[in-house]
Amino acid sequence: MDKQGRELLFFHSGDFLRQNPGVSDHSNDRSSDHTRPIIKEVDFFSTDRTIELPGTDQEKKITTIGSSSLVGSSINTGLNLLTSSSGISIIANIKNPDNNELSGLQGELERLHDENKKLRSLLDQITKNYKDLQAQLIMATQKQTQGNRMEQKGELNDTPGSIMSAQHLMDPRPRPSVALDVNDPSVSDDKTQEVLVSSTNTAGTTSQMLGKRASVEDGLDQTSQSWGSPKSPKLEHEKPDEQVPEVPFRKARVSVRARSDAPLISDGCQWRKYGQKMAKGNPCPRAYYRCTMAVGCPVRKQVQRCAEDKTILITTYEGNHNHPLPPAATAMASTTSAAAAMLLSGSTTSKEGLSSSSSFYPSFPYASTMATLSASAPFPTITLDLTQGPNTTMPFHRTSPSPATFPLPLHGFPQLLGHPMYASPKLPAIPSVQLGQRHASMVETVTAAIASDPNFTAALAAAISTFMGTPRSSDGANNLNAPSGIPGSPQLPQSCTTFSTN
DNA sequence: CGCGTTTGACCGGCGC
DNA sequence: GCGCCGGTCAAACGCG
Repeated sequence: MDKQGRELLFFHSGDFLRQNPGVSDHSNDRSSDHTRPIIKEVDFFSTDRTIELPGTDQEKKITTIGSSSLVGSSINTGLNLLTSSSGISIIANIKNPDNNELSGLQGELERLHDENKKLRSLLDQITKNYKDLQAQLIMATQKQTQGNRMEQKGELNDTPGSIMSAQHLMDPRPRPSVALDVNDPSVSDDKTQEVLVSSTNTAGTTSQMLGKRASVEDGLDQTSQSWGSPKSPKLEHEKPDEQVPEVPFRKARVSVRARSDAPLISDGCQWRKYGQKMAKGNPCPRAYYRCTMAVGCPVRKQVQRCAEDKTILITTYEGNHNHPLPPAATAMASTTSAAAAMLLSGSTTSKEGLSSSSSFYPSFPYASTMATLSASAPFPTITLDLTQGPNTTMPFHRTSPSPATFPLPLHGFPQLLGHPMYASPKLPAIPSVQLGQRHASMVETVTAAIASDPNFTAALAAAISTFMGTPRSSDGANNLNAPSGIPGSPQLPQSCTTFSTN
């Protein structure tokens, strides 16, 4: 079996791993760090974080303040940082004895503010366009589904399996509420994102991205989680006329790769181990967990160490939660679900569409995040790689000047967009992903302006991260199992707080 | 005693 | 049809 065939890797910003001694290489210096607490479980979304900027300049390194520094997990859109001036006000409060510098700083701030406004308007427009396209896609797909069903009913029932499988491959599983959301012009971005994920039946956990939607999603998820039981799909196969068809891509997965000594990563959910197997080709056993936060929650995950590098922990998620998630879990869930959404969206387009995923960041030279898609049978997999450095570029990443046609709900990538890398002066590169190279130039302008002043960069970074972390400051769930409060602690997966400037 | 983990057995899919 | 393999089940076990 060639399960590596179509693997989508997000070579996420791993500079926090690279630059934090004892993080990426903590397995090597363990003997010298006797005071370091043992990480029982890695918390991806710990509230206490140290932002460390790439580069050697001390000025690029920022240590944020306590829990308020939480950046990545506090963002739903990852772009909202532009909507508030609180961060700027914080910057303005930075003590600077030099009035000239202060005025210059304020000038830069104003400039940045203007650019932010522009970017925001661009983002709004893009979002609106995206929602329109989304709605059209859903409606078109539903029409196709209905057509397929009519065609199927017109045929003999001797080959229901093939028809259904082909149909389901493109069938977003019509959900009345979903359709309503899609057609609702007042639908929020988050809802749109959710609609996408639901309509493509992602294996992610998007339904939990918004707790307010959990109650609505419960019933739907209950029906969509047939994959949770290995026998359920068969039952559905036996009932081709069932209202709820077999879930397409029910096996789609989202993997998270991170360097860790911990046996688990803390994603905010409660898991119960139900099995362990020795996987072929890997000396490390693979552990199987299922979510126990709610009875019957179909979400499962596999945890296994990388055979090549045992410091890398690979966590693979499957399914949608059918219950509300704590904020900390929502953070991870949103990340994985967004990745799954992207994966599955691409799967519904074409293989080219999948490969074009690398063009997510066509003008994002500092993005170490890389997408590699694994759509090998029987289920596609998307991997969020948190182990790679910021400058890690792979040939795959370089090759794809093709326009980004991947129907990616970027605004539904709170973790990715919320990544301080995006929240940093490089943030404008996010819309550039959607806009293409052309708008990236403006982004570059902002970036260059800000990057020209390391002090300003540092101050802005701290301010933004402080501001963005505020909404989540009460998120106690992030502290689960994590020694996050230790300064300089090699808390591993802190990619969400990695601040990238240049 | 309850809950979670461990671990061998079992099942189904897939390739030969 | 057979064997391999991934995934799951469930009884046994351990811990608080």
